[in-house]
Amino acid sequence: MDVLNLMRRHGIQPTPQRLAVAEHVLSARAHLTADRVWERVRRKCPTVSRATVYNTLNLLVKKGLLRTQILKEGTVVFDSHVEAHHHFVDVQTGRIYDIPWNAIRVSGHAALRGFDVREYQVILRGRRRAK
Amino acid sequence: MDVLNLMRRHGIQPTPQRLAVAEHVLSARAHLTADRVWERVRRKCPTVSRATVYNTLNLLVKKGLLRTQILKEGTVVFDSHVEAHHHFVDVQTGRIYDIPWNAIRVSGHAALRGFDVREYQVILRGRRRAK
DNA sequence: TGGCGGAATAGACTATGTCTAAAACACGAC
DNA sequence: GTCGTGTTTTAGACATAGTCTATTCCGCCA
Repeated sequence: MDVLNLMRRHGIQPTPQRLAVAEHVLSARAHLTADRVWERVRRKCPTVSRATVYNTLNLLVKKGLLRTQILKEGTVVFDSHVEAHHHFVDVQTGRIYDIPWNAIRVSGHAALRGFDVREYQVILRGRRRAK
Repeated sequence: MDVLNLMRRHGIQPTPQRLAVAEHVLSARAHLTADRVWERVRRKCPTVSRATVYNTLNLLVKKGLLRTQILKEGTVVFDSHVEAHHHFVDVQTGRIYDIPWNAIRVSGHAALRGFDVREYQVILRGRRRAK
């Protein structure tokens, strides 16, 4: 995937630091926290500052390349899967799994009086099974 | 409601501090953060320490009188409504509303291969209407 | 070469939450 | 009553997440 062009097409001025962050976070299949991204990007590019990582992640969110999800205590995680979907959280490991939108059906949300629902998702918690 | 007996029945040694915390958080219809509880309890009982409020809230959770919910960035909120239900978050005000379990139906979660789902809820985001 | 504007940097700052060591307290044995 | 043991409370240190600010850096254009 050509992250450089992806960035340009979304109106993001590419810089080496931004590219390093974007490449890491967009290719990660896990749901990373900002500091975890910083940790990893620094391995390739040890001079990158924490502020730049935070700024870049927030920029990627604003430009629609990334979404934030509130699934863990105390921290936001970044999800490169930007289309609507659900989440499963393993209560032991903390690991987060994407659940395809069509795997679960929700009904009744449209009939709620007094609430203008713009988006929703199901959050499931439990244990991942061997298979 | 007799919070004192409620605590005793749940195996919590009552103390003045614990009682003050429990009375506040159990009667609140809003979803409070720990520091918000501290703030309020201190108005009645100015010597209570932050650690005690945190300890008490965690104890109430452990004993099943309270639940934590992960709905806002950066902080946990405490919910005195311990039975299963869903949540609506107003994206402007940040206010959280409980949605009764029966108002929304979810299907398909039992058929997920490889996931042992212990609990789930729907999180809705949007705007509360005047109504 | 000089200047301009955006980006990156270090570090300060705030907030949430946990932990630790010491003091306070409750309660039973004597 | 006094002592000793347990548990609770307390203040403050610590850890982590996240934002902000002031300065430096860098690319680009005249």
